[in-house]
Amino acid sequence: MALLGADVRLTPHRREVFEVLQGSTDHPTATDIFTRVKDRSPSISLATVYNCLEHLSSAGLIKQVHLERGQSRYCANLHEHVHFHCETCGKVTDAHPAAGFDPAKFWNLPAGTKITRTELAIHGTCASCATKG
Amino acid sequence: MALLGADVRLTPHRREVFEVLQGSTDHPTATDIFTRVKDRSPSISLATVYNCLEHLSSAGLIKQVHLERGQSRYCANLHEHVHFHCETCGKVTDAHPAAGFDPAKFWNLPAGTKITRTELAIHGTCASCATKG
DNA sequence: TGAACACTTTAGAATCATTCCAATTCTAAT
DNA sequence: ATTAGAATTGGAATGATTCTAAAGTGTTCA
Ligand SMILES: [Mn+2]
Ligand SMILES: [Mn+2]
Ligand SMILES: [Zn+2]
Ligand SMILES: [Zn+2]
Repeated sequence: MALLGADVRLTPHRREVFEVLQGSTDHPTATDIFTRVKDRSPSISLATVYNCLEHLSSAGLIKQVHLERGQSRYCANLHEHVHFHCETCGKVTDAHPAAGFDPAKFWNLPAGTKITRTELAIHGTCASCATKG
Repeated sequence: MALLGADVRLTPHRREVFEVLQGSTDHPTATDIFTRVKDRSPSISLATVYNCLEHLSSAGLIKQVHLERGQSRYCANLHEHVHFHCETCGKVTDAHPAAGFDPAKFWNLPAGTKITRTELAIHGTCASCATKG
């Protein structure tokens, strides 16, 4: 079972990591996920959690999120969305695009949200690499 | 001298780090900057480079960029712009918004660029934090 | 002039997240 | 059952960054 990219064999550990992430809306880190999965599978190791996250994300079932230096976060929401990061409490939440789309209010953030900074990273292949490859 | 936020005393080292970064368009890492500054000031230490980068960015003179796991990168371009990251060669370049703004072509990327993924992070204060204080 | 204080710089140690490694266990097909 | 390939493990290794404690600089004012 895989949605995008290469297949992943859905072993019990991978399934549990995936399910824990699907059941989380807080963009947990690898160690967050480790402690949550450990409740169900006390024998799992942190190395396996990293390994599962790597396989799941290279299969396109989950995404890695890098908002700031430090631990990577993970997200199982595959719909088009952006991340709102509160610099006061550290919470990371999803924001989905609104219909209608005034660029100022393009992203559907809760009322009262204050935006201080947005960072958009565009990933792809640059023109010179595209012609070479 | 400071543009935003708190002041920084522009010591010789801080000035050199700042000037090296201003003269770079490749979003260098701390160690990149270290080796470039070392050409001019062979006695500077990596700790000082980190220290200068921290002061300069908390004064708003430069920005930290986190595109992927690993080393942070730095940028002295304070104009509104986004980062294009080539996943093949690793280069990071600035892209500035075009006038007129069809969202599909909102960012002025060189012809031939292939976009595979964009990540927008919105930073700020969430509604509950904003009301608390 | 020069003691006092605050800030900067330094080398090296410490920390933290992640990746690597080598050994073991599991799975799926013969 | 046998066996090859993949998954899992704990611990070691790595790499980036931060911390620490000591030494340097420089500004103020008795
Ligand atoms: Mn998300
Ligand atoms: Mn930039
Ligand atoms: Zn908040
Ligand atoms: Zn390229």
